[in-house]
Amino acid sequence: MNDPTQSGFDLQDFLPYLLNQAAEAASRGFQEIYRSRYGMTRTQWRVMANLGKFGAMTARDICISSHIEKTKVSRAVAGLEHEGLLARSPSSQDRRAEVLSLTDKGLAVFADLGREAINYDRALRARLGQQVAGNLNLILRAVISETNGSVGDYGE
Amino acid sequence: MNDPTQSGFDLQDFLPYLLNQAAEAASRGFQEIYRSRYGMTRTQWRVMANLGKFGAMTARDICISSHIEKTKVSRAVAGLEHEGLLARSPSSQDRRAEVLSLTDKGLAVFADLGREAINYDRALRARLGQQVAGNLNLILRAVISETNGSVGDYGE
DNA sequence: CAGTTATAGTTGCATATGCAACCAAGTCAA
DNA sequence: TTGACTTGGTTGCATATGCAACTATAACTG
Repeated sequence: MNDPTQSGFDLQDFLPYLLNQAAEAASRGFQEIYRSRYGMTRTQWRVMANLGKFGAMTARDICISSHIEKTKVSRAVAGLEHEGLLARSPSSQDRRAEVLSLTDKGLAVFADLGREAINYDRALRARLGQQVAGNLNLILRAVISETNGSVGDYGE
Repeated sequence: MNDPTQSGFDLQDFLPYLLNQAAEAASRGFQEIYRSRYGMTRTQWRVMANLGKFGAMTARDICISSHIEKTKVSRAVAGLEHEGLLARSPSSQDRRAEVLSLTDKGLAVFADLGREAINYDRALRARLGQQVAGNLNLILRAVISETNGSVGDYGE
């Protein structure tokens, strides 16, 4: 490795950089699926995944559980609603909040993508090998919790 | 964990998602540094890091070594040039190409940020612990190479 | 209760990005 | 040499995002 400036810094060993590259690489293939198949955005997919997993919940709940910024959620919800994949209903507890839930159509899409996601994840982990893949969740959670300075209103 | 749809899919265990969260979290703090201090964008920082590490090189070289898409590099270069951090000179081998290099000002900025980056990385790894941090580079490289379908013109 | 402050969610604006289309120079083969 | 094809790099356009500002409701304090 060259190092004309003698800085001792190497981007290729910089953890934030490596993580970003790995995340990009790992996401690319699956993104292709929800994008080409349903024209969905990453945030939309994540919002769906939350609703599919947890059932009805408010936008705020999604923000907290997934560390997605609230404007992102707001727009993703609008898009999903527009596509008829999600419905809003007023919250009985709080008139500011809206309870979100997947429509039948949304549930069908989630069933399809959830299945694909499981396969995708399985295949990826298989290629990485048991040993590595097994520790990865723990490690990444550690990275996340070690560095999450909790910016913004809630999470993100 | 709830699972009303019985899909068996959990976003919190989905590798692409975890990687993205970890990358986001790990990048946030350092981004704050080059952003507030020099008004630089992530891509600009990476382009600088390449030039700082390898010395003069063409945009194409940067694309290949860092898997950054060429339009991104093009615009980052334009911005850095505008700030006087980088200079272009025609390539003697290929009149299409331009050799990029950091100016004195650019070198100074790189020296500063490189130092910060090393500290940042060290601190982060320290918090993760030797054991984990030691394997992380290898693991992430594995993820990257296992999934990099090499899209686009070169890399990315 | 009135007044302040916090919170759920949306929107405007400025910016970063992806992709396709483009220009100009290089390559290759007949 | 000419013509087809590739490649270094830039640009236009559409979209996704971050941040600050905003609306409406809720919660808290005296």
